[in-house]
Amino acid sequence: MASIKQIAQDIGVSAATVSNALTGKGRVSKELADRIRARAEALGYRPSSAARALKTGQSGILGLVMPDLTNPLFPRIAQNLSIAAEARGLGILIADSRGSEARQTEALQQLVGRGVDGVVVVPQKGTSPAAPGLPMVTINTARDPRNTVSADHIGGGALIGAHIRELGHSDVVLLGGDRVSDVQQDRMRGMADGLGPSVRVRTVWGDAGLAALPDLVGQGATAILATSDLLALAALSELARAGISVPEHVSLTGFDDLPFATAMHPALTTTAQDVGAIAEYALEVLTSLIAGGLRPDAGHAVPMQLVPRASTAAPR
Amino acid sequence: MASIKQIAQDIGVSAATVSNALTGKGRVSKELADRIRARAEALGYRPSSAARALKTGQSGILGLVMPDLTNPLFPRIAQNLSIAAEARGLGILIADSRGSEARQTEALQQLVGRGVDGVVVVPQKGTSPAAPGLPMVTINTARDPRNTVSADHIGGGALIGAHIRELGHSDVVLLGGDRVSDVQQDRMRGMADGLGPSVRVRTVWGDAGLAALPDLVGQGATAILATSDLLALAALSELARAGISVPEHVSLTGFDDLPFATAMHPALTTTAQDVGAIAEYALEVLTSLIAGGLRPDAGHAVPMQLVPRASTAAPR
DNA sequence: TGGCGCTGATTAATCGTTTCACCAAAGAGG
DNA sequence: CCTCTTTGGTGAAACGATTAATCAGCGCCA
Repeated sequence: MASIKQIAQDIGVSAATVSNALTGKGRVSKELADRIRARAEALGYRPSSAARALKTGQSGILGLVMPDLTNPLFPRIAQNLSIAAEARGLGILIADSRGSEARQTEALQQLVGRGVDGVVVVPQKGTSPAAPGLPMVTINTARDPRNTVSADHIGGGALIGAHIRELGHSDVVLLGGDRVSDVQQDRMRGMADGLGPSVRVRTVWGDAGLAALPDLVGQGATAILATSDLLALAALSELARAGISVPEHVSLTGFDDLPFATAMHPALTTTAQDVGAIAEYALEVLTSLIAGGLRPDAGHAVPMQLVPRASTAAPR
Repeated sequence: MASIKQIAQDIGVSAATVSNALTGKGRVSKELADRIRARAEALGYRPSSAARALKTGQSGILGLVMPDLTNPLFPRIAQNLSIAAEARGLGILIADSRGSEARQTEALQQLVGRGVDGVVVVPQKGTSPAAPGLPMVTINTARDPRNTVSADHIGGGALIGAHIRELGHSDVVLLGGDRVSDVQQDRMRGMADGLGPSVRVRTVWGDAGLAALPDLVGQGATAILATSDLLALAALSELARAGISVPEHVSLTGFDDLPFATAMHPALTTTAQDVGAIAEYALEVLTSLIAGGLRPDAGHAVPMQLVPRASTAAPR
């Protein structure tokens, strides 16, 4: 309710002086500035973001496009982005792209219409959306040419792979959820790299892969490496149903260290991504882009961390 | 880039007419309106939300304050609110209150500063924040006097309780996570109601309660009713460690039907809340509040639904 | 003493849209 | 032929903040 004009009138100065005093830009005497600030405080003055946005052309708001908020990892990204944004005095407008690629571009358009200064996009599996003339960063994985920053999914896979190799496993199954996902592809590749050439590696996907697990164990596999914690949990259930116990008969790993990873029995060995660092870097690049900076030429990969728990052990 | 002025100049009319034509408010001839719309389309015109917000005093943006985005239920609320908001042409600005109550009021202030038209708040456990002179709805539970709409946690608990009673159980343990949570208190009360007076009910909380489960089963308990799926998963692990199997030795239930409920083994019996309906109602009230309507005097409860799966069975 | 430079503040324009008051032209009615 | 109403449109003032340009004093030095 209280405007800059109100304060100006109360103190008996011009609106410009109030603006200068409050933003510290023009030349205002120390005492007057103090009086103005005091009056502003007393009135509970909040600058109108609309007016400021109109005049300056900057809304101080970033858009965030997420593929599907029900995937438990994305909220963590959202939360960390929101923290990083707040530290810079920015707000975050969310738009859920709800599974469809069409909806994704629509969400982008809508954000543009709302006057956001830039957007952070976590693309739908297998897509690479573009915003026309709007500063934008992408969080995906190394495989995506438009990627700006992401966890080092390949490196994370390699950590898991090496961990399993060092435990002495030599016959391993890689379990993926969705072939279309670039992230999962990279995790797969990383795990294969980490396991090295001396290990027998078989790859299966989706529900069919899940169902095939008991057979594969019967054929000698001693470790199952899933591309996500949720998939690992499903695998654990499937194995339990078949009377196969973890980690006694077979080792099991996941990805992402979701909240339920410690609630499972056995607690799941997995890798954690530093979501905070990813969010921080994403906003770093985005703000520099908004300020007219150049896009860094290559995607930035934030290392993942191995979280060894009870679900992995040496093979019998 | 293209403004209303631009279009006006191109067509050779005044800015006011363009505004009228585009919003359909004033009196403009059909043909002229068409020409204006066509030109606007051609220029890719998007009204400046900042200018509109400044003039009308309405930003078309709602704020959303969430206690902790890492709780898997909240993202679902966020997603459904975002859907409901979009259907009304509104945007959603998120603010994470990150566990602390101080942060919660700060988040609220920040949203006010950004000029949101109203806020949806999911309060921190045990708190009831207020926004000064800002339309606001609260999603919590019946216990909260400020509650606007929520799942019927008591009714949901009653469903679970009745389900267990009908299976023939007569010695039941209720497992809660956090005493401070109004939601969990209501779920507890509902479950006790549903079980009825003829059933022996013992209540335990948190990690200590979790650790006590095997003993309680040893003392004759045949069912464990947790106030959340995550807690149920932890309980399952604890039981498995003690060699107690579900549902053979003891039945187990959760709350909320989170994604991993089906991935567990056995699949978890739980109750689902109709998050879509909650979000829809919340926005219904909020938009009416913004339009100057009156707050409904009582909180609205959306029924929960029982989702029977494999983790519950008749006692042996 | 007249001009220069500095400080501290003011004026006025501007961002893009909405909206109210007003007006010209044209047809209706007497 | 004169007034009254309707239609289709224009003008101009806001909304609240920012900012470049300007200006009034005042001290200082030559």
